[in-house]
Amino acid sequence: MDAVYVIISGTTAGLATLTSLDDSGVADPDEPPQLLAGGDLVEAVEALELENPRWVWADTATHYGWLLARGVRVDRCHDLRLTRAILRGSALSAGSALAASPRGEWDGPAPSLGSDASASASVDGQQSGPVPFEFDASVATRTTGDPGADAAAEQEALAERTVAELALQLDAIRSATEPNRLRLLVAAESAGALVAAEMSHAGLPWREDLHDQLLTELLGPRVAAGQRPARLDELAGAIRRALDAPRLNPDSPQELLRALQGAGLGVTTTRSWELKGVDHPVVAPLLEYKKLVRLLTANGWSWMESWVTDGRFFPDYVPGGVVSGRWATRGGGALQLPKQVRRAVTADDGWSLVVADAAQLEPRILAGISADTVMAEAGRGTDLYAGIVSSGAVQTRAEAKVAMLGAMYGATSGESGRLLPRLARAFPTALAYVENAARAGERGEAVTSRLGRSAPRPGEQWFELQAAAREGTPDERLQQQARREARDWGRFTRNFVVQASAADWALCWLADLRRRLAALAPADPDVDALDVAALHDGGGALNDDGSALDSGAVRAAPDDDAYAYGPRTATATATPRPESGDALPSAATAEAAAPAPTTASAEATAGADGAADLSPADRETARIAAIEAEIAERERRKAADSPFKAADPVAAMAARLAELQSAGRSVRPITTPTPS
DNA sequence: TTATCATTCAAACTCCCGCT
DNA sequence: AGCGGGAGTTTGAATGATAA
Repeated sequence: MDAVYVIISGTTAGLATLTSLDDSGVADPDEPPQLLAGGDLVEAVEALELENPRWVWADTATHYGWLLARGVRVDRCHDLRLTRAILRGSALSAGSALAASPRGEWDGPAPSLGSDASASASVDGQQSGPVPFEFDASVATRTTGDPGADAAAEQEALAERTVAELALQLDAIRSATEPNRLRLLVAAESAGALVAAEMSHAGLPWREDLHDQLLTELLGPRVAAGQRPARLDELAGAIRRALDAPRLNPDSPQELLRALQGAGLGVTTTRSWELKGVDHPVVAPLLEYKKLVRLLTANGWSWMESWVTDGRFFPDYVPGGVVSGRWATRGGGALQLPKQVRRAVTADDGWSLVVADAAQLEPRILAGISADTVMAEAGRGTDLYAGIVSSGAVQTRAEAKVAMLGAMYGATSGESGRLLPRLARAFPTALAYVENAARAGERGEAVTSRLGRSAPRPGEQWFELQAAAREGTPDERLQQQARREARDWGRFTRNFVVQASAADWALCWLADLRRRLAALAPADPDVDALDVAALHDGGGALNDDGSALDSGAVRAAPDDDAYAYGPRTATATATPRPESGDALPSAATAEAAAPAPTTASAEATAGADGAADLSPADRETARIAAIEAEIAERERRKAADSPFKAADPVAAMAARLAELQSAGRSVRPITTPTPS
């Protein structure tokens, strides 16, 4: 029985109505809704979860956050807000009643916990437990004006509205032109929301001591807020001397620009790239000053104080925060941790962080959605750009990359504009696809991702401007503006089809990874959590030493401290329930286990054993063979240590886990602070 | 191309006071 | 009461940096 349960938050923290529905969203008359609170609610959810229902709620972050804080994990959900946003915008469900309905309580982002409350909630709320069901409080006060009045009736009304909303959404999916695509997208989006909540809950391991050490090395010892650390003070002095401006405040762009011009430098901005082209003693200290100020203000001690608690960084992920379906973050800048400070991200003892870099995701997605088989063939190896070079379209890998990005971003000028025609000759199908998307955007039409997420349409003013231009307004300036805005929108839609489809893929990947990690639940009761950091696409993943991981479908750093890269998101934590799984899947373990010693090394050993019987020349040959074998063996080990290169992160993780356990290493669960 | 973030700086606004 | 400062606060744009 594929039951769908609706959980509706109540007017006070932890109060909810559970309504049982069938798979088409119809309430079961024999099972009346239950109003539950606190521990009863937790127990009921746990009991129902055994039937693997799909939980339906207004907002995953609040509802699931509350459950996670109480140690409850669920497998599936339907996030009403995220789903509504997709369905309202999608061209595939444009004819639905939902698309035509007025904006209401389910539209827009979840009412955040209030700007001040959300700030504190994301800092301490994450680990201090109760995340109140704020959403309902706001609904209650809005609808009755009196939160205390007749809470039960209020609950019931809310439950009915929620059931009605689900019905509206299911109908929009059923009646869509491509219901299966939308169904998958909606499920993936909701699964992504679960992942985000789990990641926000678990946090990313963060070594505060390493971070502090790094800051002290670069900036000098910590000083009070508002003070310049020693190193910055030195540099500021050097800048003032070089410009002969003793009272200059280098933090003020205006003052700085005046001082630079006063010293005879012909610069028009204080941007780094412009300064780099100038030969003057001030340039070196100024560039270093800017770099360090950036570090101090963006990821310095005050950042650490507000975002890192008890060795964990708790970013606030916002699924669906970007129109293309990518996630955003609220505060903490989790999407752009500078390479400098990444070494503070270090796995807890006994744990591994795994890097999975979906290299060159977007061009590969483009090959897929446009069904450009020639381009797909070029991407058959690990490096799509190298494949493009060998296809003969361009000379170097760098050119391939620039040209490819230009095709997806709509570049017309510069290097990539110059290379574009060659790319278009080599891969006409793919290029025509993005070109069509751009043309549609210029006409103000909707474009849609592979699974059905549509780009927003331009505003009314845009259409008015275009209409005016079409009717031949004599105003030349207006004509130009219309053309420019049309091109801008076309560039947006050109990029959207690729980026949003990549986000579709990433969500599906995340959902699959989450599920398979859950199925990995080890028999060892000490192990009930696996930590996976999953981040962005594209090159430049991070390595222990800060070096970028280059191409290669998926790979891992060779030691315990690796990181995982996936879609444009951040840290995923799957927390399988100990009782839900058996021992590690043996097939997966076998698949990822280190292969038997190579024949090369076996032969080398044999050769060394028999060396005494050989002539000096043969001995020399054997010695060289042995050295070669040793190199081969070393490389093989290296490859074996990067099991994810092999293709299956989950299997590799299972193997790694088994290895750690058999070696008697303590494999302890992630300690997420428990609610009081 | 998408995003985020901190900082500076000027404009806009609020509030109070003294003067007419 | 009404008006015009001036001080203080708020807001929003610009700037320049980061990530992919």
